[in-house]
Amino acid sequence: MAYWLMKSEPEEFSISDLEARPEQREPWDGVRNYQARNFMRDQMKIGDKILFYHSNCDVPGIYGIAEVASEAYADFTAFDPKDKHFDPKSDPDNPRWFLVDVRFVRHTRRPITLAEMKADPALEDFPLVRRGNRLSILPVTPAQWKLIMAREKTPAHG
DNA sequence: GCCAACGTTGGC
DNA sequence: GCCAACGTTGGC
Repeated sequence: MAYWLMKSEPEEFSISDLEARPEQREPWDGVRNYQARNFMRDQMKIGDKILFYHSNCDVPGIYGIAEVASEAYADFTAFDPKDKHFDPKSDPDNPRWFLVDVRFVRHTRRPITLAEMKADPALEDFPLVRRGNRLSILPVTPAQWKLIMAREKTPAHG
């Protein structure tokens, strides 16, 4: 089983929104970056665990845990001219963009903030904390997963 | 194939 | 709101 981090702007779609969905499950649509697409299409397996990261908000950080709930399939929002993620270069016979469904697992006990992850020397190789990183889906090593999960059990302060 | 222009991401 | 970093586009 592999581990991932997936970013979402909470005003668009938060961990609480995922929790509130029917069957607590949602297609992770709108990814328009090849590297992120390739992770979903080529590497994600049902049951893989996901750190649900809130970006572009007051306190960026990890707010929940989710899991991969489907194999990859074509991102249907690319086919709909009215959708904000419409891409005329993707067509149903030869889709350019793919997605997986994700399922809610739980909220974290507290947010694991970007600031505290940046301050942790053990996480210095975690791509999330590296400057200029914009990738919305990142692989997480088992060691990194463990460190972050351990962090959740200690009080926030740094 | 190069690279400048442009749009987007996302922390601050 | 600002702006650095980065990916994509398109002219040549």
